[in-house]
Amino acid sequence: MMEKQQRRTAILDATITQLARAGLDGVTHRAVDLAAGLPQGSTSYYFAKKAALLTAAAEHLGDLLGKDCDALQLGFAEHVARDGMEAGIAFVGEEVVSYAETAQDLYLARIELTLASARREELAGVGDMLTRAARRPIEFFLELVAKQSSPEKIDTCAGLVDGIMLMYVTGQGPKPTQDQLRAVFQALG
Amino acid sequence: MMEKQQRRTAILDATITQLARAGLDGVTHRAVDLAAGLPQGSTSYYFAKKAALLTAAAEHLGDLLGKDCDALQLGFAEHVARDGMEAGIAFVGEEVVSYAETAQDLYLARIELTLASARREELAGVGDMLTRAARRPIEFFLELVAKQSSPEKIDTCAGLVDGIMLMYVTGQGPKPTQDQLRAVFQALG
DNA sequence: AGGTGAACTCTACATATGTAGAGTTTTTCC
DNA sequence: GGAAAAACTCTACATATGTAGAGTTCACCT
Repeated sequence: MMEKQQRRTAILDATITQLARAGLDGVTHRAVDLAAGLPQGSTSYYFAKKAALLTAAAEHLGDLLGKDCDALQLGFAEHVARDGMEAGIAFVGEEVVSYAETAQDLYLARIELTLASARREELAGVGDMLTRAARRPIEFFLELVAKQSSPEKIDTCAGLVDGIMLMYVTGQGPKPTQDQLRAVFQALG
Repeated sequence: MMEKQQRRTAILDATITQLARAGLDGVTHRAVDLAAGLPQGSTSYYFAKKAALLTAAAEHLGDLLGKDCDALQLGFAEHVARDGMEAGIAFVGEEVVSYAETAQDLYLARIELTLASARREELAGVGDMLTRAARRPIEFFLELVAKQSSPEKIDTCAGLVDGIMLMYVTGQGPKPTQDQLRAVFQALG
């Protein structure tokens, strides 16, 4: 039964990478089977309907993003406890930009799912959930860096990060830099 | 032969709305025929390969964006000539945010095509072209509003607009406002 | 050991899609 | 008016996909 969870997770991981690498229309039951290295039929067995697969993948993606954010906040707290506030903020700044490189697939999958959610009502809610998950680290970093904030400023900063990331992961723009984010968040927050 | 161009254009328009409303996998030859109100087979006749259809649609989209930008700059020049620089800038500001509402389909189609371009090498180049087209009005507005600019600032502002638009067209964020854009562009430019 | 039920894999099939090409209509030119 | 060419529409078909369900293996209990 632990086995079962592992298999399910393997399928959802494969779904996310498939979403990132081949887009929504690259996600077929068979393609996910293949990407996960599981026998044909496995994905269909766990998720008979495609909408169920995508919904579960979105939830899994939300979990991943949430866990990464938890880890970030934990790391921040540790650095603050050990070396003070400045060190904590520096740590977060470094993590945030290095995460941009690490998490390209997660980001692409989020876009695909958000777009899909806006169009197919079987996926309603998925977009909101992913948006919330993706915003958490932004808000956290903003609080650290900005003098004072507001809902409008948060919208702006979240939009900024999404746009930069979108251009970056599609090869249309440079990787976000810590200077860039810090400057903007300070100017706006 | 004027006919022929019209038909071609109708197909590409339909392809763009189909891209926006149903995503890349909603674009099939038959679906485009239907959306354009043309007999089945028309799209296949004009664009036998799907890659050709998408490439042509991207070029068409680039033209549309370019023409809209030309019109914006023309309107700006007229307003300046008539009522002075301030009036021109005000005009551009209003146009830019009203365009966000008008051009949701164009924006969504651009995202879909940019994502597709990053994955399928038959579509290489398409992403770059669309990025350039979409950046023109941003750079123009930035020049008007900012004290001084730089390539990095342009990246940032372009990213900001893309992110805000992405969230907006997917129902995940508010419509961009003139205040927001102006404030950011001034703070950064 | 053997049976029982769950977990899994494989096969089948209706539908949809890309694409080719045959057939038809319309236009053009004499 | 009529032949030749171009423009268009329709049909066909191989492939891929979602999905159902039959068949198989496996783990566990007695």
